[in-house]
Amino acid sequence: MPPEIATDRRRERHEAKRSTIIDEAWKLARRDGLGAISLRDLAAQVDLRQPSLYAYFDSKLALFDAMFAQGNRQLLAAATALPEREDPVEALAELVETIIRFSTEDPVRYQLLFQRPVPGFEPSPESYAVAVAFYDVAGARLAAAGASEPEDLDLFTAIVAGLSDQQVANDPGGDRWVRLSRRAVRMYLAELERHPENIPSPS
Amino acid sequence: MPPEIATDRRRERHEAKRSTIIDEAWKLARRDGLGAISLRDLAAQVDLRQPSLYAYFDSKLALFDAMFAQGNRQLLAAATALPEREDPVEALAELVETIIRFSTEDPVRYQLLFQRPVPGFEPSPESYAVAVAFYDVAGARLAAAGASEPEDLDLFTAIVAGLSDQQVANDPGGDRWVRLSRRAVRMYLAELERHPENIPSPS
DNA sequence: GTCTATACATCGATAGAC
DNA sequence: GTCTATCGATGTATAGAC
Repeated sequence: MPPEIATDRRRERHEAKRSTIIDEAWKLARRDGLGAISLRDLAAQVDLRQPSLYAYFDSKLALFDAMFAQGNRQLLAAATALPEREDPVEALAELVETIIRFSTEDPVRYQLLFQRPVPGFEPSPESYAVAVAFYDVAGARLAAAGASEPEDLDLFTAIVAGLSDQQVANDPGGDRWVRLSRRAVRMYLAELERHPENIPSPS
Repeated sequence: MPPEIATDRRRERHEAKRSTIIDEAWKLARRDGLGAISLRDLAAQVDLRQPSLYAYFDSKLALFDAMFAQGNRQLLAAATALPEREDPVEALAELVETIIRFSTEDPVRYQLLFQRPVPGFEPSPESYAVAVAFYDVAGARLAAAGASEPEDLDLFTAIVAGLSDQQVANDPGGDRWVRLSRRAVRMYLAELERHPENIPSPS
C-alpha cells in the first residue's frame, strides 16, 4: 500500500472531523449566541477534550473564520442557484427575497456574515474572497436592472440590509419584512427610473 | 440644618457620581466595544475599586440599562428638537437625516440601542418607555407624510435601519449613506403615492 | 460608601507524556 | 492526534471591616 493513500485517508478523516466541529459550533452558536461559544463546550459536543481542538484550528478566531467562509459559500450557492430570468426586475426581486430569507433562516449566520459581532475577528483573505464573489453575482443582477452608479448600489444594499435587519431583529421566524421585498424592489426600480441615464434598453 | 437638606445633598452627589460612571462606561465602550467593558476598568476610571460600583448599580446589566435609557433620551431629544415643518416631506427627510446622523456619530450607542449586542440584556420597562416615546414622535411625522398602513411603517423602518446600518458598518465617520437619506425619503414617498388611499389632503 | 480580601467561575492557550 | 495538567488572565459578585 503506497503511503500516499494512507495519507489521503488520514487527511480525509481530518477534514471530515473538522467539518463536524464546524457544524457543532453552529449549533452551539444558535443555542447560546456567537460570542458564547466556548471551546470546552464545543469539544464536548464532538467527543474531544478542549486542547484537542487545536489540532484542527489554530485559535478560536480561526474557527470563526471557517464558519464565516462556510456561511458565505452557502450564500453564494443560493445566489448562483437562482434561475436565469428574462425580466431583470423579476431577477432582482428574486435575489432580494433570497437574501432576506437566507438572513432570517439563520439569524446567527446573518450576524456573523454581516454584523461582525465577534471582537477581534477579521476574515482572512481567503474567506473574504468568497464574500466578494457573492457581491459580484449580486452586482451583475443589479446592473442588468439598471443600477450602475455607485449611489444606486449603495441605496440598494441599504434597502436589503434594512429589510433583513428588521426581519431578524423584530420578527424572527416570521415574514413581516420578507413580504415587503417585492414592494421594496419596485420602489427601488421606480427610483432608478427617475435617474434614467442607465436604464438598459429593452431587448 | 434640617436633615433633609443633607440627605438631598447626598443624593445629589450620588446621582452626579452615577452620571460620571455612565459617561466613563460609554468611553470604555467606544474604546473597547460594548461587550468588553469590565467593572474593574470602569471602577479605575472613576477612582473607585470595583466592588464600590455596586453602590451605584445592582449589576452590570443595570449599568447597561442606564446607558440604554440615556441613549434613548438623547435620541428622543434630538427628534423633538427638530423645528416644525409645513412640508411633511421636508419634515420626514429631516427626521431621517437626524436618525442616521445620530446613529453614525456614535456607533456603539447605535449598537446598544438598535442591535442588542449584549447577551442577556433586556431593557427595563422604564427604559423601554423612553424608546416608545421616540417611536411615537417619529410615527407622527410619518403619518403626516401619508404613511399609515402598518406595511408603510415597516417599509420605512427598514429603509432607515438599512441606511444607518450600512453607514455604521461600512463607512464609519463618513457620510456615504447619510447623503442618500433625502433620496431615500423621496423614493419612499413616491412609493406611498402609488398606494394613495392615505395621502393627506393638501392644506 | 468605600475599602480589602476573596470566593468562584470561565475562559483561551500551552507543555509534555503517550 | 489526543490526552492530562496547568498556566495566567479575566470576569462578576459577596463578606465584612472601617
